[in-house]
This record gives sequence, C-alpha cells and structure tokens, in this order.
Amino acid sequence: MDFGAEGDPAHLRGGGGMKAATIRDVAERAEVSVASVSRVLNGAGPVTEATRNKVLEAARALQYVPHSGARSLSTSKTQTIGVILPDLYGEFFSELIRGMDVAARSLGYHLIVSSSHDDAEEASAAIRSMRGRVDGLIVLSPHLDAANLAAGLAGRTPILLMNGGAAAGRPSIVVDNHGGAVLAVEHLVATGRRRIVHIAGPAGNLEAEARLAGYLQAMARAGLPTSVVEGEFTQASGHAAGVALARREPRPDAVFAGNDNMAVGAMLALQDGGLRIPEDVAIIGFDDVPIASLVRPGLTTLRIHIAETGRSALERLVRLINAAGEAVADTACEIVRPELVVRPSSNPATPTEASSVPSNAGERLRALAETPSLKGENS
Amino acid sequence: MDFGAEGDPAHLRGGGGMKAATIRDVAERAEVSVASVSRVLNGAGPVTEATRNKVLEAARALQYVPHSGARSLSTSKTQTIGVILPDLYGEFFSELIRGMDVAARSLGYHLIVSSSHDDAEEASAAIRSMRGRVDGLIVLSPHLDAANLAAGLAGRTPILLMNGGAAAGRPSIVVDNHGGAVLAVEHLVATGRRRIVHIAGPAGNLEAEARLAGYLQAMARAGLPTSVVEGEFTQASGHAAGVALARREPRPDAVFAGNDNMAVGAMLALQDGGLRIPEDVAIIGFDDVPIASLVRPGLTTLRIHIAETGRSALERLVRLINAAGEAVADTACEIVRPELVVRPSSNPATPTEASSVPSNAGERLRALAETPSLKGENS
DNA sequence: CTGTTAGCGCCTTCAG
DNA sequence: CTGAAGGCGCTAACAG
Repeated sequence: MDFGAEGDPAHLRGGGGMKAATIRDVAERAEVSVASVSRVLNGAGPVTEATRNKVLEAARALQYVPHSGARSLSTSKTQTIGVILPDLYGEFFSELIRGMDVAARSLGYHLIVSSSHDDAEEASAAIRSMRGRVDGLIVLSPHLDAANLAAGLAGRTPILLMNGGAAAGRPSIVVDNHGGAVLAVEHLVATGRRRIVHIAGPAGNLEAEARLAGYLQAMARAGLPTSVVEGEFTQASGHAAGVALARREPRPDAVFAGNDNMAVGAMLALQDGGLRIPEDVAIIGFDDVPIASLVRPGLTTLRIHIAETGRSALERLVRLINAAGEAVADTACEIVRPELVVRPSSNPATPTEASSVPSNAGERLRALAETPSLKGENS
Repeated sequence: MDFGAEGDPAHLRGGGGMKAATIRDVAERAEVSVASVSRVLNGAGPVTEATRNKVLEAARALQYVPHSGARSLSTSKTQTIGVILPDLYGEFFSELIRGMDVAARSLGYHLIVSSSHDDAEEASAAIRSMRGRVDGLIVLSPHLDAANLAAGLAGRTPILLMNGGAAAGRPSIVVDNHGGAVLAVEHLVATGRRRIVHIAGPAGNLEAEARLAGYLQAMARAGLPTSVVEGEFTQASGHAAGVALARREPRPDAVFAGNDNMAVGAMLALQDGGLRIPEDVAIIGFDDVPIASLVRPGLTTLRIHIAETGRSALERLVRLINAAGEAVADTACEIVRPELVVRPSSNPATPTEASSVPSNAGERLRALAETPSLKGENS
C-alpha cells in the first residue's frame, strides 16, 4: 500500500473543500486504467471481480460521482428534455409539468423548464439555448410557428409541438378546442340558456381562437346571437369580464369562458355582483384544472386530463428520441378530445325560491358525488 | 424563406437533416481559426472588424448555435441550477418554482427540476445525478438531512436548503412555522373560538412538526385543550379530516390546518356536512396559495409570499455560486415570517339569522376588497 | 480481460 | 490581432 500511506488530509475532509474527484483519480487510486473504471461504473464490458472491487472501493473512498456533463459530451446524450412554455401561471401548466415530470423520472430523464417568453424572438432564443443540454424539446409556447422553429434548430433535435399550431409534418399533440367549445355551447343550449356570452382568450393564441370559432359556429347553428368579451386566460381578465357582464342589459344567462382560470374569475365577479350561479347565470370553463372542482358552485368544464396528457407527451418524445433518424414515421398530430364534465355551475335554472338557501339540495348532492374524485386526484 | 443562395440542399431543409454545425465548421467557412470564432461569439478578446464579420456571416449561414454542454465542460459553468423537491402537487411548489424561474431567467440561468423522491436514498441519488449539470442546488426535499447531503456531494456545489431542517452552518431559508402557528391560534382565540382542532401535516415532516408544536404551545398558553388530527398536506387528507370533524361531539368551533391544501379540503367536507363557515366553524390555513382567496368563504391563512420567496432563494444561490470559494461568509439561516391574512373563513361568529342568505354583507365586502390582488397576482 | 488513444465541442493560455 | 495546442471529464474503439 505504498500509495495508501499518502495521508492526504484533503481527502479526509469528506468532500468538504476538495475539488470533486474525477474518473482519473479513481483510476489512480484503484491502480487501473480509466477505461476499466468506466466499464465498472457503467456495468458495460468484461471486468474481473478483482478490479471491479478495487474500482468500487476507490470510488467510494473518493466519493466519486460521475460528471454528467462530460458524459453527455462524449455520448451525445443528455438524458434531459426541455420544456418551452409561455409562463407558469395558473394550474394548467403546473399540472402538465407534473405529468411530464413523473414520466421523465420513470424513464430516467431530467426536465429543464423554460418559461415566460414574451415574443417569438425570445422564445426562439430560449429554444436555441437548449442546444447541447437536451435530447429533445416539448414546445408549448404559442409564439413559435414553424418558421421560428426551423430557425431555432440547426440539428435534428426531436421536437414535440403542443402549442395548438400543429405544424404539418411535425409530431404534435393538439386539443380539439373547436369540438370542445361546441360541446360547451350545446350543453348550455340544451339546458335552456339562450343569451350565451363567450369570454375569449387572447387574440393570436391559437387555442383561444379555436375555442372562439367553436363557440361562434355552435351558436350560429343554434340560431342564437353571439357576444364575445376579450380576456387573457387569466383570472384577473375573467374577473374584469364578469364585472362588465354583471351590469349588462339584458343580462346574459350563461357564460362560456375560454378556460377555467377566466371562468373562476368571472364567477367570483358575477357572484359579487349579486348574481346567483347557476340560477341567474350558468358558467362553463375549459381545461378542468383542479380548482374547478373546488370553487362553489363546482365549475362545469371541458376536461382535458392534463397531467396524463403531459405524461403521454413526454413518453412520445422519448420514443422519438430513441427512434433517432428513421422516426419520420411519427409525424402524426395526436388529438386530445375534451370531455364535458357537468358540475353545479351549469345546472338548469332552478325555481327562484329554492335558491335563497345557502346551498340547494341539488348542489349539495353533486358536491358529495364529487368528493371521491378528490382522493383520486390528490392522494 | 430564402436561406441563402448557397444551394446546399441539406441546408434548405431548415435544419431538418443536417448534423448541427460546430465551431470548427464555422471557422472553416469563415477561413479563420476556431479561436477567433470563439472570441467573436463571446465578445471577448480583440478582433478585427473584418474577421468579426466573416465569422458572423459564416455562423449565420450555418445556423450555428453553440453547444452549451461542451461549453459547460470547458468553463465548468452550466448556467443552470437544480431544484430538488418532494413532489409537484398543489400550488405551493408550482408558485415557488414560478418565482425561481422568473429570477433564473433574468439572471441567465436555466432551471432543472427534480421531484417525487420518496426516501432519503432516492433523493440523495437525485442530487448526485446533478453533478456536472448544475452550478448549484436548492433543496426542498424534507428527506434530506445534513448527513445525506454530505454523502451526495463530492465537490463544493453550493446548496441552499429550504426543507425546514436548517442544517447549522449551511446557507438556508426557513419559514417561521412555529411563530405562524402561534399567530393562527391567537387569532382564533381572540375571535372567540375555544374548541380549536389542528389538522397536522405528515409526521416526520419538519415543517408540519413545527406548526404542530406552535399550535400546542399557543393552546397551552391560552389554557385550552388540544386536539390533533393527522393529515398529509393533501386536499384529500384535509377532506377526510373534515368529514371526521363534522361528526365529532362536541363539535369543534375552529380548525387550524397545517396548510391551505388541507384547509380547503376540510372546508369542503365541513360544508358538505352541513356546517357553516365561519359561523359554525372557523377555518385557517397556512401558505396563502392562490386558491385560498378563491374558495368561498375566502380562507384565512398565514401568508408566505411564495413566489417572492422562490425568487429571493434563487438570487441568493446565484450569489453563493458567484462568491465561489470565500463564500463561507453566507452561512446564515434566513427566516421568513408568515403574516396573518384574515379572510371570511375566520370571521367572528355572526348572528345566526344573517347567515342564511347566500352571502352576508361582511363577506361580500371583503371579497370585493380582495379583488385588486387578483390583478397583481395574475396579470 | 485490460490499457492506450482518440475524440465529443468548446474555451483559453501561449506563442507568433 | 491571430492561430496552434492543451485540456474539461468521460466514453468508445482499438490494440495488447
């Protein structure tokens, strides 16, 4: 043990002040080559039980941890995927990320998130800055069209589009926003509503526009006059819209908001304006974020299994990554169809006298019926 | 879409099939050395206007994007920081991450998140896997104590602890959970409540335990009998607790939940059980997540400016990173003091007859008063 | 089975 | 001002 007697005090510090050990340090201490160390640590290649032990013991002694950055460089695999999103507000994106994170973990990938890109240029820069640090990208930022995407990538980084603008020929996942909106309107019409207002998402947002289009079409088909208020997908904008609507004459008898965020904001505003939900005004949102079932009355909405969608998106991207070159096969645009979830906020108008009690029986009943879902979604 | 008249068919594909250009490719095309390219692209070092132009133009033609992984290896700076958290459920962590993300962006850092580590071993592995891909770590996972931390790092990766277990001698940020709990109880006592039950967070969670301890101490000081129900920080567990409490005799007149999640769950259960909030039972939570102001009645809680805390945490970590070696100065444990936010859920018991209208005047008033904050928080 | 040798793509002295 | 050369830490052919 000539080398063992070195007595280097720095090593004794247990990783406190020393520079991290490299594979070479381990090799020296174990008196083998770096190749052997690599082989042992990666479980690849033939190794004697003897050297294996020497390496393992040296690695432990040095508290060696492989430098994933260096490894990435030589394998050209980072085991991390990037997610480009518009911002982190609201529950939609956090749910989505949660789903992706779960999938990523189980597939051995890391997640690197990048958000709040105001314009296409900035978003494009963000995606560019990902080169060399991710194996693939999931893009949700609505600012990125096909052109900017192309400008952003030099290489063939696999990309999964989820920003509503299904660029033809690119793997993508889009929600059937139009169809969902139609379902919403049809539900309201079927339950006796006629003066149905739509609180739209921001102009330029493809999802918002598709939902708006669906509303317009369904209303036209029902022979009803349309009315659209502009919103921004935020609770605040929904609230503002609600304030305005509460004063409008004749008062709307239903509100279809472009997403749950705005629906909740509008609901609070309408309630604060003295209107009863759903007796005076029915409300329906879009997305089915967790909060939708927690507000009172519970919010009718179009359910997208958000976390589930995120999980499946990530899995598909990983498949794309592994498929590498010949993945030209997967160029499909997967469509997620929202499902109508009826909650008390859109109950058919009930007799006026019944609505003055804190909670009518019907609502109470539904609330209880919903309870189990809490467990399923949150435990 | 004229990508240049070069006529290279591969390039026309808009980054479709070519392998990404390297710095060497740029150098060759510009007929200079890689060193010059590097200098130009990094704006460092003296360069002739002529070569600078040649390089720039070559880079553009090749759609060159620097490989950040490679750059990291040579500069030993990744410009990304890792966040280790227990899970992504609920609004608390998503708010926190949002705050961090904003700060990271403005400081030129990326964020890599890693969550859902069930035990200390797994969490320790996660943090180990970060070596070489982050410049620093923010640890929120409650499973990691000082020992496991030390075991995880070989080098001197800066770490900011936020898991409630302020390891002495390590930079950390902790919430004054004990003090907050005392505030909660004192508020309830001051408004006439006596049978105050605590829904505690999971045993073993330091935050949960501190809040519990605060509750016990404040109750003792007030000369009141204590009662604790176990929860898990989830809405479901809060709901379950609420169901049990609704049946209890004598009925509690106040519930202090370990966090807002559980408070909301309990509130719904109590309401569904026919109890009125706050007339029959007052409820108070902890954290002040966005949803706290959206449920009805609005939830009284202890406000932690979550996103703000996240932002400041990230900034501090970056400071630590830049301070590099001599940072032994910052070993402090920053304390975040929660602030009591009174909302209708803990209003003093009001006359019974007033409570039968859908919303009493007082609640209505407060709801309106809260509205502006929506704008600030969500726009 | 093991060691040697090239790189991965970039930055950065150090001469010229 | 510019180019050549040596790493950063690791993996992956090759020879032995």
